Amino acid sequence: MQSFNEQCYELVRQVPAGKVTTYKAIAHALGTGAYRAVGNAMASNPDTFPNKGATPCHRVVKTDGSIGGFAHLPEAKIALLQSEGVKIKNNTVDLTTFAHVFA
DNA sequence: CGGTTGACCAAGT
DNA sequence: GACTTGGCCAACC
Repeated sequence: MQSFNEQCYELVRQVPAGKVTTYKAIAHALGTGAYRAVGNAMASNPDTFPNKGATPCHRVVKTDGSIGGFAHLPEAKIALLQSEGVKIKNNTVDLTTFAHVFA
C-alpha cells in the first residue's frame, strides 16, 4: 500500500494526453473526499512536468475546470494541455468533453 | 496527540 | 463578478 500521494500519482499517470481530471475525481477514485490532500500530494510530487516517468500533474485541474496553481505558472500548463489536444477557454477546461474517467 | 498547512470546494456576502 | 467563511481530508511539525 502506497502513501496517499503515491496513489494520486498512479491515477494521474493513467490520464491520457488530451484529457484532464479533477482533484475531486482523483480523491473519489481513491475512495475518499480528500481533495485537499490530493492537491497536497501534487505539491509534494517528484516532478511538476513530464520528465521521464514523472507525474503529469498538469492534466489535473480544479473541479470547475479552471487550471489551479500547479507550478505557479498556469499559462505554461495551459499551453502544454493545448498542445496535447485539450481545448481551453478563458483559462478553463471543458470538463464535459475532456474529463477522464478512471477504470 | 494536537495544531497548522495546502496545487481545494461550495455557499454566502 | 470578486471576496469571505466554513468545511473537508491527509500529511507534516
